[in-house]
Amino acid sequence: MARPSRKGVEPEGDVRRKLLAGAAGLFASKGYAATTVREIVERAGVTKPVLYYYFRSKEGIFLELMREPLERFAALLDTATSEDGTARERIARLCVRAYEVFVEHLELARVMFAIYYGPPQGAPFVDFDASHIRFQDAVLKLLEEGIRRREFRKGNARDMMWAVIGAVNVAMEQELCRPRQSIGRGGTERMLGILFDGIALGKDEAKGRGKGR
Amino acid sequence: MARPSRKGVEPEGDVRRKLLAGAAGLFASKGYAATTVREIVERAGVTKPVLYYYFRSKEGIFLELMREPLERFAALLDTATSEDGTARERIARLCVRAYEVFVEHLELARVMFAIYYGPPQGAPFVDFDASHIRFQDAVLKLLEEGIRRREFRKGNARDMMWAVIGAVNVAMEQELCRPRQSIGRGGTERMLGILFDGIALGKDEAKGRGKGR
DNA sequence: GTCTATATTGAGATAGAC
DNA sequence: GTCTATCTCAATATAGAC
Repeated sequence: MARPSRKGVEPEGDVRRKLLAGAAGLFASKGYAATTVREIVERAGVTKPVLYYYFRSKEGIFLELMREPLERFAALLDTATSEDGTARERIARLCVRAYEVFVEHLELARVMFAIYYGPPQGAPFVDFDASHIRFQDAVLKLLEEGIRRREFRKGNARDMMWAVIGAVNVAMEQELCRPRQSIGRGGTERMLGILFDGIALGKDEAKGRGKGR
Repeated sequence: MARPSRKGVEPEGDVRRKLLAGAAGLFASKGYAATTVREIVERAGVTKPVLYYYFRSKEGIFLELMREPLERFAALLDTATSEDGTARERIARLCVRAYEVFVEHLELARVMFAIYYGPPQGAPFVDFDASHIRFQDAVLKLLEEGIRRREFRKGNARDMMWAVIGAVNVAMEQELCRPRQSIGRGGTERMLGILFDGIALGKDEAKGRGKGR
């Protein structure tokens, strides 16, 4: 006879993971407020009390979802400052890694973007701003070092930082809106190359210098 | 005696405008799904049937809100191609105008960004993608013209376009997230200057050329 | 841990008087 | 055009059996 108090014979923690995965997909495709607990549990093949058992509330499962990607991003920034190479290389490396973490967590990234740039949708507070500012600071530091090392011209490092952040963001946003025409890792690197080298043709350089571009 | 069937003595169309303004603020601060009809009508100082009388539904008032900004943006793009100046000037002019239209409609812009980059939140479909692609095309055309005119180096015009769009977007996004530290019109222009000129210090130009920066 | 059944609240929308 | 009163439905969350 089958054991009585087991039904789905789920491996350990599998229900929990299914709930998280389903919630991520739903939050990403409909938004936090428009997603109902009923949909989440249906997608996981369980009933409502199971969700409340594992996560206490709809807010609870949301917060649990945000945790891991934010931790990975923070870890990324921690390593960014302690590496070698030219400023160009280090900036490109940091940006490409941020882009890749983003792509790996595309669904949750969509939820985060929507809440960070847009209205919170009734979702519980998460300090996305802190992460973003840490990212900005990391890029700014690398740019300032590049200027000190005479790898970059003197100039407003903040403006440079915004242009760099803009390049990374646009690659991420394209991934969200038109993944079939993704800018990709390569495109991100080429954009950064443009920032470093410029696109203007100086009067004195009509023929030469067409190096990386 | 006072006229019987008038209460608030509202000027013509004032109730309608109040409903639109209130809805814009609420959609921007809470999101479409998380905003209730009750809140909208309370903010306008009327009751629910009034909203349904003017806009037929919650979706109706949303669509009405989206209309004007999208039309203004479309008009902007129409004029962008038929102007004179260098490619640099024309690109900067287009981008700065787009940025300014964005800032003028900051609340609605927030709602649009959230829905375009994120989940639709249960809001009715609006083709934001079409507008964005028209913007990309306008920038791309101007860049290609700049290359033909030897104002810019030969190179991948699409990559340049993304970098330009990224600069505009990051200015807009900063306006959404930290308006007190806005990049502003000036910052947007300086970012574009960086794209045009680059930030790298070539081996041959250690002393000269520090022009616009 | 997972279920059925239900409490409770508030949503979007409308009828019908004025 | 604007109100009061109400319909209908679905939401989050929980009680209590197994």
